Amino acid sequence: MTGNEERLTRSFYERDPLMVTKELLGRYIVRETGRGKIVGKIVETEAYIGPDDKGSHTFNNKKTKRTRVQYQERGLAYVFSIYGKNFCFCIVVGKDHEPAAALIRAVEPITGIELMKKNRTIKTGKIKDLTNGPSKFCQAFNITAKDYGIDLCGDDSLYLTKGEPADETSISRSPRINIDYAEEWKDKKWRFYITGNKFVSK
DNA sequence: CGACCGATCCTC
DNA sequence: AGGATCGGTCGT
Repeated sequence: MTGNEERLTRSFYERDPLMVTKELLGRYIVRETGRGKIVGKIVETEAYIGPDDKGSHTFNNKKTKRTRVQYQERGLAYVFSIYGKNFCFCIVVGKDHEPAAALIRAVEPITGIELMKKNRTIKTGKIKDLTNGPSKFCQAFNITAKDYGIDLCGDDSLYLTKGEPADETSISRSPRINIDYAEEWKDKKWRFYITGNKFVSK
């Protein structure tokens, strides 16, 4: 495996949410399984920043069973279900205990491609389709509700490493996807991706 | 307790 | 372009 294998520490996540979300690009996310290791390079992220952001689940400091982890320690996993069968994976980020999350929208498969194929329901031969969307990535890495709230700085089965941080010059940004309800907040360019990387979602 | 709906995926 | 699908959320 290429890339720096040191873990990202909690202090990495305890900073400005937009900065952290951008600097997640190029980092590696690792899932240890009984059958081996699954590794992906993060190539697309989005920032959701309560309490002002109408696109965020924590808009207006909304506290529910689902969002409670966003008010806890930085570096925890915020996993939620969407459209019945699908999950999305975020990392709790930001200063103090202000609610904010960085959504992982796509990764580039690095290690364990056969395991990813096995985990995905769709059996396409194309590597590109394994992880190029937030819920496709969760499927490939077997991330489900059971992973809600786990500490990515301390857990042995799911964590992030320093990897190959993306150059500032290779990063693009755009409005976030599928938040038409967010009114004036939907146009904020809080989606970050590695320019030209073919594993970015469509 | 019931109604609504989504940080999406997949097939048509 | 449209259907699937179900837990979280909220109003009653």
